[in-house]
This record gives sequence, C-alpha cells and structure tokens, in this order.
Amino acid sequence: MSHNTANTVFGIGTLAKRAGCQVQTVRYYEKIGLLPPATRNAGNQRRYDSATLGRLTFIRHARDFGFSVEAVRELLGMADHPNMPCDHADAIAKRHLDEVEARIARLSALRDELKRMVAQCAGGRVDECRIVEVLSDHQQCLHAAGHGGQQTIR
Amino acid sequence: MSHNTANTVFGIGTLAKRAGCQVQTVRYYEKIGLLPPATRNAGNQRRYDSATLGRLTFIRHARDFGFSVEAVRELLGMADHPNMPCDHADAIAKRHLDEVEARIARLSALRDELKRMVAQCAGGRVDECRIVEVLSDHQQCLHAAGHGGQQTIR
DNA sequence: CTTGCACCTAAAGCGGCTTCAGGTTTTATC
DNA sequence: GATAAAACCTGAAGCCGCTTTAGGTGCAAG
Repeated sequence: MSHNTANTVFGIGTLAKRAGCQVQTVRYYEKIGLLPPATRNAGNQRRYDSATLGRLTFIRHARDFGFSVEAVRELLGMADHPNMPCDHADAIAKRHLDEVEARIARLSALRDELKRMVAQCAGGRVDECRIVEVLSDHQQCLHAAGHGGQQTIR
Repeated sequence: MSHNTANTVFGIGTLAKRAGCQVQTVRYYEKIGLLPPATRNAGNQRRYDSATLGRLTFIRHARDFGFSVEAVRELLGMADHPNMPCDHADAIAKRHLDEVEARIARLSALRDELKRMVAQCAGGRVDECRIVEVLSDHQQCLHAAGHGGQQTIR
C-alpha cells in the first residue's frame, strides 16, 4: 500500500500552493532561517513533508496577522517548546495589538482629513482646489500638529 | 537694510529644520527630482530661499497624508499649473482615501482577532496557549478566509 | 589657529519579499 | 527515445522611502 506516497513527500511548488505563498518566498524563508534547510532529492530539488507544511502555514499565518519576521522567529521558537511558559508569546501579541491599534487611530485621523479635503474640492481649477490648498498650508488641517510627524504611516 | 538677508537665504540644515525633516531627506528629494537642483555657494554648499521651503513643506505634508512619492510628484506638477483643471488631483486624493479606508478595515479585523487571541491566553504553558494555537490552525480564526492574503498589511 | 560643527558625495542598509538572468531537472507528449 | 514545456536551481538586483555609514571639505567661534 504505497499508493499515496506522493501525498506525503512533495516539491516546493506543492508546498507553496498548499501554504498559500510563492515558491520564492519558501526559499527566502529557508535562507533567513525560518524554515530548516530542506532535504534534497537526487537532482538537488527540495523535498518536503507535512511537518514543514505545518511550520510554513504557521509562518504565513503569523505574517498575515502582521507580526514581523523577528516576532515570527520568536513565536516559532516557542511553538517548538510546548512545555515552556507562554508569557513571552502573550507579550509579543499584546505589543502587536497595541501597534495595530495605534495605526488604526492614525489612519482614522488621516481618513477624516482626506474626506474633508475631497468633499470640499469643487472640481474647478487647481488654484481653487481645496486639495492642493490644504497640502500647501498646514494651518488648514484639523490636526495641525501633524498626522504622524516623522514616522511612516502604516 | 540688509540685516535680515540671513533669513531669506539659508542652508540645508535650516531648510530641513523649518520643514520638519532631515537634511539627508532634502538631498534625497533633490536626487529623485521632487526638489530642483539647489543653487550653491562658493564652497559648493546648497543655498535655499522661501520658495523651496514652500515646495518642501508641500512635499512633507503630502507625505504625511500618506501619498506616495509618485502621487506627490503629480500633485506638485499640478500645483505648478494653477490654471489647469483639478480633476486629477481630486482623483488622486479619492483613490488614496479608498486605500486608507481599506487599510483601516483590514487592520480593524486584525485587531479583533488579536484581541480574541490575547484575551483567551490563560498565561500557562505554550501547549495550552491560545496565541500559539490560533497561529497553528487557521480554522480558529473568525475570518478564516484570510486577513489580507498575499498582500502586505498596512 | 584650532576646534568642532555643518556640510559634501557615493554607496550600502532597512524589511520582506519579488523579479531577473541564466542554467538544470523533471514531466508530459509524440 | 526524442523533444518540448514546465518546474526547479542559484545568485544578484530591484522595490519603497528613506536612513546610515564612510570618508572627506567648508566655515564660524574662541
């Protein structure tokens, strides 16, 4: 009964498809050490099994949650040690939650300003345009102190 | 009456400080063509006047609003032609507003999932940890379809 | 005249991949 | 068994929007 062997060992394309990412991304994760070096077949091509698929799914899922690669690295390290206390995983998630909430707050303020700008554009000439005007003159913003200052808006 | 000449022509440090950005950023904007090549003094140092300060302030302001550099380039081009119709400025701002709203929506869904995860972590061992568990198993998400799929969460 | 800051250029680094260039291996069809 | 297409391989460069680094030159104050 070896009819389903092809299902338990597979190439990088199948792995990537099952995890919902690109082939190059899998190689990248191997290179930066999120995935262990893959075993190879006679022709030097990577072979995977379901254990690696599980790990890759974890990685992609954590990335979808917006965790940084370094955070994912720590979370993976913890997932590899089920007997350890999970305080640190908790701390990472809480910190990330705080960051996400801060981003939402900044983007919401931004959305309000953009809405105001767009709503007030009468569709005439550039020199009457509210959009260009507001960008030229910070005084015209509701939150004149700045929308995020030096930092990137994310 | 030349006592305030120093106020109308100034160096890159003063320009950067007045616009609220870094000196290197000013040179970068010149390099990518958002700012015109600066005039130089005898010692090859850049000299600026209030016109450039206005342009730089516009750029920083638009960037603070989250407009991409390419969008800023277009907006600057329009600001340089006050007699033209402002339809395109309007379109750029509307598109940006849509993007910001989409980001907020995705981040909000993310925030909800993270809150759930964090709330359910009992603070025990890793193998009982809700955070690690959810990351291991996509099924446990409310929005099992994905938090943004392939795209970066911003 | 020396100290120390502001300025100069060119190039590399950041995150997190993606894309490209140029090759080898596997698979499907004839 | 030949051939063509698809999948795989590696290493390097590109993306965005700056920031940082390295190694210099200009300039003003004491």
